Amino acid sequence: MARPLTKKTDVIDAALALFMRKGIKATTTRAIALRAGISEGTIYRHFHSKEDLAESIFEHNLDYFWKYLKGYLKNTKNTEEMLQAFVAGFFEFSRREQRRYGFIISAHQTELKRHSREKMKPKQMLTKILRLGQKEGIFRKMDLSLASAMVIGTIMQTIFYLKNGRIAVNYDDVIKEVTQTCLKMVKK
Amino acid sequence: MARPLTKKTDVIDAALALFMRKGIKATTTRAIALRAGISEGTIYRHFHSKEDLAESIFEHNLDYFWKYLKGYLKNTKNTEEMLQAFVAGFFEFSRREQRRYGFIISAHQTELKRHSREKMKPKQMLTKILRLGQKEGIFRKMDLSLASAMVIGTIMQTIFYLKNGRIAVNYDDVIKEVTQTCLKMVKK
Amino acid sequence: MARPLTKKTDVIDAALALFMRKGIKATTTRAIALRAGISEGTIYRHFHSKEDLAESIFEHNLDYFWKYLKGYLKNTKNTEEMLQAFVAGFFEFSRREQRRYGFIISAHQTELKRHSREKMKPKQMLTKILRLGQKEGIFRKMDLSLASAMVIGTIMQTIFYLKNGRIAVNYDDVIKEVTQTCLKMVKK
Amino acid sequence: MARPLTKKTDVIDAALALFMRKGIKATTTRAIALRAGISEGTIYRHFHSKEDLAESIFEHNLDYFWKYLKGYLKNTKNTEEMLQAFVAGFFEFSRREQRRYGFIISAHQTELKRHSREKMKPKQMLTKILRLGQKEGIFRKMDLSLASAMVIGTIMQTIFYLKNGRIAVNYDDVIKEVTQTCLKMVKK
DNA sequence: GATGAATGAGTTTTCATTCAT
DNA sequence: TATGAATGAAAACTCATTCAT
Repeated sequence: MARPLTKKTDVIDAALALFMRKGIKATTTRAIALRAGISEGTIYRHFHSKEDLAESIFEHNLDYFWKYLKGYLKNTKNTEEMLQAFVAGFFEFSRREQRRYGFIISAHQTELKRHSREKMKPKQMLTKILRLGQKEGIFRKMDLSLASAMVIGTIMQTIFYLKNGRIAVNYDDVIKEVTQTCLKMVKK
Repeated sequence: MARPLTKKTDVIDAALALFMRKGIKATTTRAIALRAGISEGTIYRHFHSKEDLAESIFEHNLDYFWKYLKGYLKNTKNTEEMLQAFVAGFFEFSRREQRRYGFIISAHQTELKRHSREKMKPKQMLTKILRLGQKEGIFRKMDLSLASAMVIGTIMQTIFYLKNGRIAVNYDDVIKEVTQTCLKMVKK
Repeated sequence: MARPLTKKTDVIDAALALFMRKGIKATTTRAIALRAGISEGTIYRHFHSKEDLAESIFEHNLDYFWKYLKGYLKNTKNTEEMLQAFVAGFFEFSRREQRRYGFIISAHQTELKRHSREKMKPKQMLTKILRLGQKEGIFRKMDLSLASAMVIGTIMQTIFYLKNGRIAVNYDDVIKEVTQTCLKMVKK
Repeated sequence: MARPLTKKTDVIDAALALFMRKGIKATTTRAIALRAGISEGTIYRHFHSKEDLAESIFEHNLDYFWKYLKGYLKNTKNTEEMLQAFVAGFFEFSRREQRRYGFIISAHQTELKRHSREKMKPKQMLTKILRLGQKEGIFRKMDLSLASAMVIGTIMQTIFYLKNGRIAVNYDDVIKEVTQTCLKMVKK
């Protein structure tokens, strides 16, 4: 990738780091400019407003996350493996891309305008997997959105506590355990 | 309880409602005063700062939540029933005390200073239940904090989607389903 | 003196201490009440306003200072001794009544309304002494207010530096030295 | 010097005028902005806080004062002349740069944080002169800081009364008289 | 006399956004 | 494109004073 001609990426990188750590509201444009090594005015050359910047970053990262998960699912042979890969991918992403993950979660839960939240792509992906499993008869019948919510909740909360150092288990064991639990939740 | 002599409760009530709806950062002292029907200065007679007010409200509500759950567990006869009651209590609280619940969750996840977040009493309650079940041999052996995280996550995420209208299932059925799922997660 | 029935003296004592340390403007009624162990409202039972309190304290202390100096001059036998006693009294007062002295000086120089500052009684006392000395022919002819200003300035500035620990001489030596110097300034 | 690109000097000029007239505490940022013809926010682009602004102005003016005095001492031929020039310079500065002088004095005496008050350059200059005179044997032996304090006090107090219209002598005569008196104070 | 909660006008400070360069 | 000083509206917070108890 060639050296970008504009400073747009600098803005995005800096904003992501700060949004994630302190939230959107609590992050000032001044802080973003400072961290990006640019001037405040430059932000407005690339984005209409701070809100716009945040939304843009959110969508970009959600997309990135989604592609990351897709990569994880590529080589799976059956639905159960898909679910396992989904869980593993979720955890891996949260670990490797801490800033992106942190931002997605916090923005999703409180800070963004409703319309941006609608398309929680990874959740849709999970829903598909579960639907497939139900069709195949290996997952038990239950409302798909409910099931997705429960699985995602299990994963996310675990990550949350893991991050806050409140779970004293080795990382790989945690993934294994959560994966098994999620399977138990949805299988017959 | 007699009519209070100060307007402290007015401040707290107004702040809770606003914090919950828009978050702490996005709620202004002006809005709080307006809603409470008092002057801004009055807020500062009772609390050092907005942050102080938020923390105070958080702790009070967490405590309230905890007592609410304790009430639910009172008449349980065995560990399994305790877990069921815990789940049901969680859901009931989130429905009956929407504002309190919403505020607790959002404050816990992003807005409060670390030290206030540490003491998540309901989670400790769940941990106790799980430990008991493991001793009795009805729950399978697994790290307690991990198990708690997963169960709480399952519950909270479901509530989150339920609130956003993305789960098209009847409320009671959801509770039943989630309860069953949680049992599945931890039982042998 | 019997135990006073009101808390007026408590207010005065507390206010004096605070005014002197931080200035009138920077002292809040809240701080005064706190230090006096009374409520803010009580201040207004005894004084019209904070300004009124300050002025009242100023005048009271100035008077006190003046009487203190008069006591020092009582047993002097001639004009030169009077001047010596004046210098010594000034120093003694600043040492024994640090809070009173400090407040008088700072209020006099910046914080009070003009009209309160007019009557700088100790300076008038000095003027009298100098006039006497000139009549007797032992002090040289010079404008009286100018001479008073210089003598008072010499004394006050010395005290100021003494207080700030910037003069490394023994206290009694300082008084002796300043006394001599003041005599040199005005004598023929 | 070219027209400055920022309004920093406008802020400083306005603040100096107001600080001097009413003191730091009693001067509002609103008043500063109004007088400077800028918005309040602009003040904070250039200074961290009002206190910071005041300290900055204090140091700048003290430096200015010091350079002014140095200019006065340039063409002196001996120590006695130096002392005369010091006195004359002090008076001249207080008359020509009334605002600066007034601000330096009041800030020095009560309003600034201790650390800013420590470095009273002009007094150090005087101390040097006195030390020189003692070495040469024309000034009598006495503690240097004490001697400086007395001389500075004599000068400052005279200026203070002069300003308040309480000395009815012609300005030049006052300087002459004070100069002579100061010499008397320190000479053998 | 004494209280202290409440006031409200005022203070300092913040910050997203604009605009001349 | 990029800058960064300037803006101004709004934020958090302060405090002398009042008043019902």
